Amino acid sequence: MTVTIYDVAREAGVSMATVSRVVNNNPNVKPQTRKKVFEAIERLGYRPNAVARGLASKKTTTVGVVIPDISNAIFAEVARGIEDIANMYHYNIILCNADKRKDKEIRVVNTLLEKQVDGLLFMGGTVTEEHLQAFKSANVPIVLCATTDEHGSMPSVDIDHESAAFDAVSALTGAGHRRIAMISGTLQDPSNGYARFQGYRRALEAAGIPYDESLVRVGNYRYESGVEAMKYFLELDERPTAVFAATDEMAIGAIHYIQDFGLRVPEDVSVISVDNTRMASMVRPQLSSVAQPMYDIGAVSMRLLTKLMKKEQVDQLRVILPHELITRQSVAAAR
Amino acid sequence: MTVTIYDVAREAGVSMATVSRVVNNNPNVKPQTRKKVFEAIERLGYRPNAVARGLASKKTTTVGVVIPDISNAIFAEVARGIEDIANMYHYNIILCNADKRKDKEIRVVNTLLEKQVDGLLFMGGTVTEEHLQAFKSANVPIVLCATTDEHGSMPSVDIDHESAAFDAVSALTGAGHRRIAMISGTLQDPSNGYARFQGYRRALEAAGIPYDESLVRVGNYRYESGVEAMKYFLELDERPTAVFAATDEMAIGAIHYIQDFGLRVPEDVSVISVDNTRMASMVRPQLSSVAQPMYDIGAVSMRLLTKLMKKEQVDQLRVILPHELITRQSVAAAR
DNA sequence: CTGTTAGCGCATTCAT
DNA sequence: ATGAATGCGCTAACAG
Repeated sequence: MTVTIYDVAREAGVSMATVSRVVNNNPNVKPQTRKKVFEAIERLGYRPNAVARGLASKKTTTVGVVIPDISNAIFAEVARGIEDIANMYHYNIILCNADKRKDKEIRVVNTLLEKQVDGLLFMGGTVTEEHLQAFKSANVPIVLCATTDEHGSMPSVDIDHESAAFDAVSALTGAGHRRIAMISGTLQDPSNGYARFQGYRRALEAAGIPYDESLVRVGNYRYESGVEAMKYFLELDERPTAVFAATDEMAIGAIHYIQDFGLRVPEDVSVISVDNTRMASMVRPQLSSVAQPMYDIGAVSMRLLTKLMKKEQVDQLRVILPHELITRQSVAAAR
Repeated sequence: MTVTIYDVAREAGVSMATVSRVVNNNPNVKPQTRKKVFEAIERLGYRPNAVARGLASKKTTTVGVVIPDISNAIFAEVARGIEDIANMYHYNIILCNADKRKDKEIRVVNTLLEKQVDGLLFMGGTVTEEHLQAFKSANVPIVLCATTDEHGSMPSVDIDHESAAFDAVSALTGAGHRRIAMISGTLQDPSNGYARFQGYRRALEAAGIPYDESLVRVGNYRYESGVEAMKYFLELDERPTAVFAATDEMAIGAIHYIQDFGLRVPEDVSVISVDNTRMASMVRPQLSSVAQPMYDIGAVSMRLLTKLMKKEQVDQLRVILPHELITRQSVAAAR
């Protein structure tokens, strides 16, 4: 049924070793025999079996990617960066959603390892001791992507979420705001959640503004939770004059609630966030936001992984990509 | 270095066949020996090699997915549907972006086939004769996902784009609009482009409205092209009173340009589109849009593929999922 | 219920 | 530059 390297060898009148050589572009083949082999391949419609090759060579040219949720625009962007670079180096990607759930994360890491991936890109929630355990049992390189572990024992590429939040809030304090609310993500989340909250607190502190916990609401990153939080803030006796949201979606929810409430953005309330997704410029007023190079995070981490897989020298095992404040129209000076 | 099934067999004092049996949950093993084997596995830290298994069994429990662009929210949603169902049936996904470019599409189909995937989900642009050729050379099932071929020779799951556009435009004619513009996608694209354009024309016709080609602009699906098109329409001597956009993003661009121009939506100009992405309810006014069940398209196509891979009986080789008009605030009666 | 024996399709020595 | 032989780690008859 299926045509194998052996069939090709017979058809071309050579040995399977020779066929293997031409298929793998080994230069040690006379052009003439190479031609013969190619013709036989053509005639028979031979297609190399990558699984057999993988078993024999112990290389599959595929890497595993564990991702929280591919339907989330942020991660999808990272994934695209990964795949583009992977493609460039002739790797394929096995993609697994793990929803930031530890059990699922560890499970997929193991099945990926069983599939003999040549390397692993891990994008997830908190990296726990158990994760490290699973990683250690791998004999292929693993790099953390858009996550970091506390110990700093793993290769990783990420941005500095704390500092990104700091910059966003500083834009607010810099504009003279003193009563600044935050719509946070869950504090259990180390990157989107806790780190951004910390950046908020540090920026407040740097501006000499006391922390007021009644000015912080925890959302779930989504639009609706942005409007909910804003609703709460606007009912406060002393309303905030500015709001920092941990994600664009929540910021947009906040903007819309402010507007529906009869107030104006940014004249009455300034809004800023971090993510700078496409949506940021698709709202009115356009949203100021800290841009995170998600595509690049994917691309750089995949590039790093290729180096590790090829055992090349790498100078930077832990890379932090720069973020950038994109100023649009949602922030005004405090009155 | 690596511990194999043979090592486990020796450690447990059984044959490799027995180890294979317990690993594969074959019931024909005495509970006692099963226990012994599990202990040996534990002690040695044995991890089954899926590549070797794949070679021996001719099944890899992985399916290939070719997708236009994972960073596009629409496709990412489909991908999530695919992965969820795949997971449920213990398949993994190899994901390849092909940007709707024929050469790339055919190339990845071939490498996926080389990797011995058990099945293939194809999401792309036009399915040409060359595609069919490549598909035919596969000896695994393939289903088209969010695409169809003209001949109808392939299993597929999709929505009826023409009818979706028809419904959207009919909502406009139903509201009394006669001067209805369209912001189309490229007409070369069979689903998002041409089919939606055809639906527009048919709805016009059904309402007895003559087709006016000056009322159609071709965009690139993105926000900016929506504002560009709207700019053109509002400069017309006789402005449209309603606009149908082929995607939410273009619709939102149109809405914003209308508002920036000093007109109101929907009072002055009604806007409707198809896609119903999350963004539709994240604009003001909220956008009426025809919902396409992207997640379901992914889920159903993967489910169909599993049936095909298991050679189960399937009653419907070509399924069309229903769409639904979601009425929000962007359409008003014509004055 | 368990063990023996062949491959699966290919890369890779080692010769020649 | 080419061929012969071996084994990668596992499943799948088959035998018992």
